[in-house]
Amino acid sequence: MIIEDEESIVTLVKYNLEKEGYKVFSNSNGEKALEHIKEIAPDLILLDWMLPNLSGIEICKILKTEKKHKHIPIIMLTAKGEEEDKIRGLNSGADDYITKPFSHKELIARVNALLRRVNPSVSEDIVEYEDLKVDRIERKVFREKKEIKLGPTEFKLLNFLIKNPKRVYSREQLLENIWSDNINVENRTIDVHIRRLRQAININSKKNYIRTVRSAGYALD
Amino acid sequence: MIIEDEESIVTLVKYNLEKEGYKVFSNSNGEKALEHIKEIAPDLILLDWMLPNLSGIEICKILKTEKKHKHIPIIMLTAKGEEEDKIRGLNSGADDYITKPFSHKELIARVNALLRRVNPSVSEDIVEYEDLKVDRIERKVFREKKEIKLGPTEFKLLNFLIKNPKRVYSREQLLENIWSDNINVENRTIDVHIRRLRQAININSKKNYIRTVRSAGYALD
DNA sequence: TTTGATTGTTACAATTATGTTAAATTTCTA
DNA sequence: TAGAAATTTAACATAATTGTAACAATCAAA
Repeated sequence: MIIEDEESIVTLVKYNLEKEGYKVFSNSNGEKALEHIKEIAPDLILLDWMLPNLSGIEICKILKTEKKHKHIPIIMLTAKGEEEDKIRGLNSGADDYITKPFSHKELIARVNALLRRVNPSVSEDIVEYEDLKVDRIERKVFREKKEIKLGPTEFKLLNFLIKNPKRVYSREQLLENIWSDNINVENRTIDVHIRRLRQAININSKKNYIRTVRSAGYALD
Repeated sequence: MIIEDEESIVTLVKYNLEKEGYKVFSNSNGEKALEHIKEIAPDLILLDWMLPNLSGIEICKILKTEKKHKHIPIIMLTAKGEEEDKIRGLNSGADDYITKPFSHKELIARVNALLRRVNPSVSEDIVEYEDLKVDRIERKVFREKKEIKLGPTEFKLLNFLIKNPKRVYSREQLLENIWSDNINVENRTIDVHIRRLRQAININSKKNYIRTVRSAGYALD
């Protein structure tokens, strides 16, 4: 992952399932950045202290009060190197604090460290949940060590759900994360793919794994 | 949360359970604003000093004398910067006092600070009360570590009540917060859902948890 | 081009949830 | 304690949500 423009003031990093890599967005206006954050829910935010309209500290505080965004890791970037400033920054909810000037290498190292800590299974090549195994390198899925053939969409679905087992995702969230480009897809379509995935997983087995949460969505469970 | 129109004179901020975010309403007439406040019982009010029909100070005083609304935090916005005015404003019951011109970011910071103080558990993913546990991420409810199956409405009900244990909510408040869209629902319907929730919770257990307050409403207790 | 796999959509069936009613019960008050 | 008011409860019809199968369109590989 390369952060192209070191000058950009707010940088959002978001994993894209389809491309299987991180995408980077930049924004130099505090207020707009906050909107953008709420819109895309990035996996990580690099935040300058000084910003037009809304300071980094303020954005940080606002995000940390909101359930939907409080978990997003934030790295504060700033020229302020005073001990006191660091404490203020971290107290406002930032996960890390880097003072300028910093080396590009160090920044990337810290970004990767945070991403790994926050979402370990995103970056893992092989993820297992009970007797299910997803191998992202070989693009294969196993149940009880036997391979299961999945179509691309079913693979993405399972791959997504297994990142946070037990967590319930709404159909909207699944659309955003798995279809991303072409959002004009019916809700029912998701159900159909869930069904296909279930069918494929349940080879002469009892456990369903995919829980339907009525009026909410689906979860791997 | 973004307050779009800084010119609007009374701004009501209300948390919406279904959308899981704050909604903002505006009103430029004092009298109408008061009605609206009583109708929706917002979580926070931004109040201008000067208003047609009914001044901000008057609204503030009225609300603070009413049991049902006295807990709502109020921020007074005004051009009057005199020490004396500030004291008058705060004495009339306002929780905070901001003089124009003020920065948008300061306003947002203060709003969020108040909301956090007043409604701290809104944003928590997992809430517990005695041997009850509500997990909003997995959308599961537990009693004594055993899972309890709830329908969507029962889940919302419990989820709402557990945010402020022991606080009594009227049927009207429950309607507003849980049914929100379609308010044309009989009061008796709430009772029925309360019953279903009780039934689900009381798996071979003694404690009821849901207290009926005659001619007032229900509370988790 | 043909073949087969994959995809999104629709219609309908199955399931689950919801709101209403009315009767039974409890609680309050005179 | 009788009667009124409020709440609980069960039953039921209706509504909403989800599951399923069949189909047509698209795409990729042979």
